Amino acid sequence: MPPVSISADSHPAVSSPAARFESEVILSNIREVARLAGVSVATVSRTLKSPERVLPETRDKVNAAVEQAGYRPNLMAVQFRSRRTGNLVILVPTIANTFFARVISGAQQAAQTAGYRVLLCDTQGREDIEREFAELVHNHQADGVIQLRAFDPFAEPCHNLEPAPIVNACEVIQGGRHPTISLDNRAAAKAMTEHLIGLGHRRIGLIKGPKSSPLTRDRVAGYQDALQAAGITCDPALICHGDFTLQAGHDGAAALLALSERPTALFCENDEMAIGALKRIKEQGLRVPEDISLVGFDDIPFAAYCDPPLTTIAQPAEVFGQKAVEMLIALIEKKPLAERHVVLPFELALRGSTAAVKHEK
Amino acid sequence: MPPVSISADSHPAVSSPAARFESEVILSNIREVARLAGVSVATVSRTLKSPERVLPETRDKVNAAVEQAGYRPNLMAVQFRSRRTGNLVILVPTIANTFFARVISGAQQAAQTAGYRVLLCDTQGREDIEREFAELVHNHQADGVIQLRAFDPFAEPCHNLEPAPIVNACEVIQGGRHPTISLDNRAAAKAMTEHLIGLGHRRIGLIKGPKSSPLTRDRVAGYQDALQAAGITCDPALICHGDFTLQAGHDGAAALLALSERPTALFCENDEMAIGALKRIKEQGLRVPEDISLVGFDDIPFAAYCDPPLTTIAQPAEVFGQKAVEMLIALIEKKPLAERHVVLPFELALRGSTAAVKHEK
DNA sequence: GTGAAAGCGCTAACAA
DNA sequence: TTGTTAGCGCTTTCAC
Repeated sequence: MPPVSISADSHPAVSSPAARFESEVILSNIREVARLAGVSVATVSRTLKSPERVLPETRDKVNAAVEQAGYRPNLMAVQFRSRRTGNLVILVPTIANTFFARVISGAQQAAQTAGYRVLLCDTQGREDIEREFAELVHNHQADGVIQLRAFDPFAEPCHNLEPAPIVNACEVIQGGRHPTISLDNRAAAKAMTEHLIGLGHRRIGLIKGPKSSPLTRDRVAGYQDALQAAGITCDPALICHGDFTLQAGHDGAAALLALSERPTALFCENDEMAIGALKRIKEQGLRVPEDISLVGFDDIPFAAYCDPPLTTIAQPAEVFGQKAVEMLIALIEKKPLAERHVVLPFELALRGSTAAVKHEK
Repeated sequence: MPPVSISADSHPAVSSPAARFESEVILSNIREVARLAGVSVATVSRTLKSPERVLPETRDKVNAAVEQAGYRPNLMAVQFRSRRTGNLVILVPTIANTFFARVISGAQQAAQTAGYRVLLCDTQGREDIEREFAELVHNHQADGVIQLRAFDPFAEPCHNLEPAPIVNACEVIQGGRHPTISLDNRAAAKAMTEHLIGLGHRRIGLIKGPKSSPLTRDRVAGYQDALQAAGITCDPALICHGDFTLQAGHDGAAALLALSERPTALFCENDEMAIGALKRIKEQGLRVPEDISLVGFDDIPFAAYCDPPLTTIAQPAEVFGQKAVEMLIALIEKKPLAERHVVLPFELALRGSTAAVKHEK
């Protein structure tokens, strides 16, 4: 029995078995096109994939039929058959972060150029959600994963599953098994702290990120490196925790400004917290930079629009995304990786929020 | 010939035909699990999909086999077969926008609850990219589309393609054919303008969004409504164009402040532009709100952290995303829609950037 | 250069 | 309750 008999009316597939048994209407498929063009399905497939292997006349016939049928290849079938989705998963701790937005933009660009698509997943930094989305690879919904946080969603080895292509960018796992793209956070924090020390600051407050973040660990280390190199004892009271939000910066500043021996400069581990801190400083009736210098990290667009404009550390955010995609695609396509651990350059963006320390008393 | 002969060693599928002919290793499939459990593939499928239709003992055997094989259903095959991807495409003009970030977050939440996934697409507001991503639906890569901009990516009717489920949120198409979730932008702008008029302002500058945006059209209309109701003639010189960026706000403010008859209040159609304008106002040595009142739109997190805190219009951003997803899923699953056009409430967030007009001279 | 046919992994009739 | 079987739409040998 021939499996499918396609009628010749204007709405061919509507009355096909598929349409009868499945809820959705199949409006045209490769068989329909083949019939219209008077060729085999194989020829249609070839015309679409490698036209050079088909006679020009045949090609024209097929293309006309494609047009006539309004044919769109069912990518679900294509991918199923060819075991390749063209999807890249990006795990973002939070989309509501201007820095990540730039990273994603760079990734999107690179993916599009390479013929891949980006599936963005806002994981809220939750490991369960990260694992779930990373599963998309094992489920054959995506070809690889880019993780922007220091957590390996494939940490628990799924015994006999093929290792999934994954690249770790921005906040990277220490000594991890996966390729990374990172900033030398330690050097950057050191450079910024040196800038403050150079302005005469000795009591420099630090508002950190969450304890668990290696990115924070590195930045703290850089801060301490600089202090040590300048012979300044690190006062633990000057360091407080935050979570990269505006509110955290506000709260952190409140705590540091309440110290009996107030810091003369404040280093926030990201710009959001610096902007939060700025508000608190002003609420206290203090001026930036006259009374207290303030610096951030990331150089988000708002940084330059603060009052005063925020001195911060500029990262090539888009490049993170771009590099991550390029490396991931190499991994997927099993091409050699030039480097497994890329370190991107930073730049101090010196603006108006820092000044020489005021001689008190 | 039996199509597949699975060997019994510890790495069964590695030596299967699939592994030999395709580049990727199939580590286990439903057939392998069925073999391991001593049941048919149908029983495995049932155990996974509707366990209640399988005997508990059988179920246990199958589950054990699933475990043993480290089996993950190939969702590509599942979706291909069942003609449903569980993916929702969200077209975002730009991810680097704090307002959209909140919308997306709400959408993500709702999608996850309903068992759908979100594919985020940063379209940069480009129609070609929007069309391309919207095509994912016709390609069977996604079940539906949420568009956050006033452009119909399916505008050109693809003759015999089934109409794709699409919901239009945030910036909606006038008289469009698709379900919408929007704010009453006109009423919101009117309310804000009335607030300014109530403070005694008569010359109120307006920094608009791009000409093409209906959202802008509505907000301008609301602004004019309020002026008219108060008997104030609308001076076209007080209206200038922007594109929702910090820079645009800065430039717009520069233009308006250079007028011989300077406005006493500035209404920016989003907070980013208001923050840009704020910077320009201060650069000019003017004070907000003493010399000039300033208001924005959206209530992004940074708004409350400005100096002074920005008076703005709060939108329930997350609800846009949530509602859009709920409506889209109803569309996809062909359930009835309670309303085709949802209008969400706004709220004036009155902060420190507005004050009664100063009596000049 | 083209066609016939096998089959990707899974689901869902239908039969037993 | 379970098994058998026919495909989903497409790609890809392998003949011709």
